Amino acid sequence: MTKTPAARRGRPRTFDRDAALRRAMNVFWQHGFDGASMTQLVDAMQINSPSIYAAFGSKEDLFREAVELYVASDGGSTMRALTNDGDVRDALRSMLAETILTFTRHDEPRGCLIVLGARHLGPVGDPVRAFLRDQRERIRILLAERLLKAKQKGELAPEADEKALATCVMTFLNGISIETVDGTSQPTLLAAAELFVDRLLPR
Amino acid sequence: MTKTPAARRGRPRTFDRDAALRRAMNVFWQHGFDGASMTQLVDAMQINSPSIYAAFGSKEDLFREAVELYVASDGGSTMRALTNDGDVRDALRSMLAETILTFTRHDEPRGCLIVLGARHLGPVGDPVRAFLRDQRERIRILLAERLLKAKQKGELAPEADEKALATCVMTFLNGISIETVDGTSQPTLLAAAELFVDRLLPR
DNA sequence: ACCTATATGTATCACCCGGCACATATTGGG
DNA sequence: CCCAATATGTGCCGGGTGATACATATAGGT
Repeated sequence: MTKTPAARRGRPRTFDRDAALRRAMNVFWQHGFDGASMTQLVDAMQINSPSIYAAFGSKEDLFREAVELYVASDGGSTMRALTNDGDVRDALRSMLAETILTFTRHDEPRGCLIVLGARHLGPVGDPVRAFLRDQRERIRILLAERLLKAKQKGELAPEADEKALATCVMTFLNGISIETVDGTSQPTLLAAAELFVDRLLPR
Repeated sequence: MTKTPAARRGRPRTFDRDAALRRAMNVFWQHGFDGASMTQLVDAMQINSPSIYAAFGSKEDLFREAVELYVASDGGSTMRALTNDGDVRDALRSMLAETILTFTRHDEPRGCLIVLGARHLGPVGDPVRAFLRDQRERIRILLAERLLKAKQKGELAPEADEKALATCVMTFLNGISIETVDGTSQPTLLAAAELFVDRLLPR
């Protein structure tokens, strides 16, 4: 069951699929799913639209792949910072710092593809909307688990409500996306994040 | 210079302009600026599109009026709660509570028209985008002023950094919009908000 | 009564959207 | 060499977008 090269027949593709996907990710990150037009994608990816459909399926499929790439690269640093086993405060601090750094690294795109990627959402059952909400839910669960573990290790007061704390941090996290889109400076946000953690989890 | 009724000539309009605007506000609140189509607006306002353009100018003008109405009604409760002169903690608590109540009052729309209304933004100089950011900036300024006043009254430690506190609260506030859109329950958010304020401003 | 001014409804504009049909080009397998 | 398979580029589809032209209806001013 190893992945054999499979001896592909037919004309080989003349563009770099990974590079094209990365360019698509940046377009989606900057404009959101609905805001990114096929014309913009065609321009950025430097492929004609039939090649996009042949290689990725549809605009929605392309978006899903772009989100996966985002989680595996830029966007994933938020969650990755959570998995370090040091003091919770350090973990949270580094998570927030990492998030802010990632979201303010370029002029555009800023903020979080996952948080902002489906705004002006379709119907309530919209698959893109549900998909992104699930992504966010994963982060919330990770967060709650991490806080529970900290409580069991005695890093938090035994009466601490890790569920409320998780929502609190989640909310702050979501708010950061809006802040960065608005252009709030990196130092300002870092100071606010430090303050937030210091107060929320007093030693 | 009083506002005379001005003896209008011509056929009088047969619909209630204020009621139509309110319906438009709800459409924008629910779908955002770009997400709200003229077809949806025509259906909700129960006017044909030429009447909309005659009465309001353009889709963008209509949106601006809708935001003004929003600030004067539903959305304004956030800012209004800030102006009470009691203890800061009470003020912040009531502001957050009021915000959450407003944003979760209906099944739809949820969240903040101002925070979410311009997602999948146009070019950087987009007037709609700038307009909404200015609205948010007004809230931030009000918040910083309120915190400074509290410090001067001795309600906060003299070394408190009201600018960082303001950003902190602003961020949390922005995050609430995303949370509510995601369907987080009202009690969960209220608990998180209470915790947030208790910790951020310890007595 | 007639003119002017405003409102309304129909029908439509030019444009852009996501997506695809089709012919052509380029590869490996036999 | 020819066939099957895949990739590419041109051109276009039906549908939805924001916005309007035009004819008609209804009011006040004189």
